[in-house]
Amino acid sequence: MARKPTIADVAQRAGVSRATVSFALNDRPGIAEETKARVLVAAADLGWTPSRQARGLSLGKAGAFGLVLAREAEQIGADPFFPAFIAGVEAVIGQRGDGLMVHLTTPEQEQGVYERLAAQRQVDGVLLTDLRRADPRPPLMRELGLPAVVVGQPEWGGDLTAVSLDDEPAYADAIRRLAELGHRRIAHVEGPQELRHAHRRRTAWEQTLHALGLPEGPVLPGGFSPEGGARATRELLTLPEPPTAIVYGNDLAAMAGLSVAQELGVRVPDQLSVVGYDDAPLTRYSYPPLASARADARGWGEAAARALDAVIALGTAAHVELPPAQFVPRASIGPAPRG
Amino acid sequence: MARKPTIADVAQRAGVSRATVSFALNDRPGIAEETKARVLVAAADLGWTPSRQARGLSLGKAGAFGLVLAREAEQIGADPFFPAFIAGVEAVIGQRGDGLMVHLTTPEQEQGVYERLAAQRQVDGVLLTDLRRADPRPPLMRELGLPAVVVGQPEWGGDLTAVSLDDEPAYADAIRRLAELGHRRIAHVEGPQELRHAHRRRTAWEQTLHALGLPEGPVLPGGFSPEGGARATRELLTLPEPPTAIVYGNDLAAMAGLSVAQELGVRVPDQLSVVGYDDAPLTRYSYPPLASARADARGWGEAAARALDAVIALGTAAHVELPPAQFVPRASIGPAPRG
DNA sequence: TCCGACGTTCAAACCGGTTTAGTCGGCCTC
DNA sequence: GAGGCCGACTAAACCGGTTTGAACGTCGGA
Repeated sequence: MARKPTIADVAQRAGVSRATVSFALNDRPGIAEETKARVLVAAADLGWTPSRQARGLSLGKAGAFGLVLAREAEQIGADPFFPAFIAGVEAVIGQRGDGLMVHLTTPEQEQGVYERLAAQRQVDGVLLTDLRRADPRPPLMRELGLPAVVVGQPEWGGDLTAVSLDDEPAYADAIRRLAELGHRRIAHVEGPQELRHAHRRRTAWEQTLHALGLPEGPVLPGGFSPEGGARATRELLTLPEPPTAIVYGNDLAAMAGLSVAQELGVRVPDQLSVVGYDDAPLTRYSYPPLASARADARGWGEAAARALDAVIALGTAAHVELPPAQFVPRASIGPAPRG
Repeated sequence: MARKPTIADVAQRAGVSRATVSFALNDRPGIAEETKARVLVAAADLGWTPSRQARGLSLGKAGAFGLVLAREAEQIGADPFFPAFIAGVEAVIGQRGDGLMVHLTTPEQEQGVYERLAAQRQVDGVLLTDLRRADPRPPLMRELGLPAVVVGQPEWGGDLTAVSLDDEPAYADAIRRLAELGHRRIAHVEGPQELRHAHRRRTAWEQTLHALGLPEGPVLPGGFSPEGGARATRELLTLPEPPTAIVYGNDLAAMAGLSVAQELGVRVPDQLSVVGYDDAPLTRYSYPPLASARADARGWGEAAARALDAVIALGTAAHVELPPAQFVPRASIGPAPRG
């Protein structure tokens, strides 16, 4: 395996200096067309591509974005958001040869990971997802001088640029639809309220019920997990006056809820309507197919990558607002049972 | 935001040369204890950490592994394997400050991504997953001189080091169990046969049936997707003589199969037994809970990272064999219906 | 004929580390 | 007291790029 060619090899082969090779490659003015062509041919002959390491060192760029996920691997695995989001990011930064550093860690070690990323200049910037209440990361980013973009609502990120996709309308639509179908006892199985989007979904549920003049049904924690969703559902369905509809914080909890209903002999949607969130691949193929809400995670990733580009280049950028999530009605909702 | 400190700042503050700082930091002999302490204090005072870029350039290391996934984002999203696998890799390489570059791409662009990774020396090595029949990647890795480890069986990787976790025993166990329960018409809904592990599962199914002296039931393609699983199940259950048990290539297809069975009024497990593969988080909470097979994806990631370390350091490494996947019986299997 | 401007190219410095090949002073030995 | 050795430290080269400042040849204009 021959040593990888360097810019010096190319320079020698083209009979020019290293500087000229660099200029030719980067389309700088002041290089004769004929010379540039010769350099490019030499580079192609040798199969030379500039080393990202060396280039980064000179330019002061890492050529990578960071994404730190401080969740249980199991939870991430069930979440259709991340792969699509990552694919979107990749579509933007991959074209120019940049990459995405994914770090899966625990909440305790999260801060250390960001500090390392910043101190070692391993990435040019980071994407912040899963924002929590009193999230320490926005101030930390400022302290570390690490460019960052918040994937979520603008008010979550302090003065950081946010790329937001509103999930309230989908929730409101779902609940309005349930109300139209005659439901009056609509429960909510919420995600961890520590997570801002989970909290936001709960708030959307409350506000929509108020706006419709409906009473707030019971709320139980579901933790965005199948375990939590199952437990909460079991509890709700054994209440003296069980709800006729349950809106879950995500699909995972909702799918588990469907199973529990079935186990308890509660027919969906005849006796119970169920709504999830995320439009996971399986929702269309549950029985009955699960009504959910679809967000364009891939587009979100693309927008976030572009916003981070701008933040890195200019120091700041305007918030970006994407089209809101869409309610996707399916057979898991139906008319409220006659009371 | 002050300029980030460099090794020169630390050297000046400690009153030594840059070389001494480097030696002190890397625990090289030939530095007085007192001096080393002074350097470390100075580094701590300034909050200095060596730049990974510069360090990498000198050492000829990138400080990152690459993972290229050439699948649909939607499919990856539903697969519990990757997050756990990535978490395992991270656990090994994160300790020393290295990272994992994840590239989500399409099969067409896959080769280009590897070429770029190699040419630009963005990563020190790559982990190859989802091996296909006649996979072009093992020879490509050799051609590119890119250290690599195959996540799968040794015979899949040519002369590359493989880290394998056998899924055959779990399959064999599942089928044996079904046979014990009296099943004689056991169908298989296979994954894309292009994928070696999908093919391997199908082969395991065949071989086990032979070993037990049972006839091969029908085999239908399920594509590892809920769509495919649903379609195949519908077809199987409407046969003149439908199978009494179906073994799926993965959980996603199996979950969709469960729903179809229900939709068609086929009771599981009374009339039909169902087995999946992967032990996705939802399987425990489907109705009925889905029998599946569990593999230690996290441990697989750890082992793969360690093996890649060895390959990078020594040029080659011995194959690693992990404990096989385990069959996880659950309520979705039961005695064969009386014929 | 001489000068300045211009287009082209290159030598050298730089990015921030690591590493090699010394230098320096002190101690031991003969 | 000279020579040799050793431990502690440093100057300088190196990794592979980019960028600055200057040099060079050519041409047009005075």
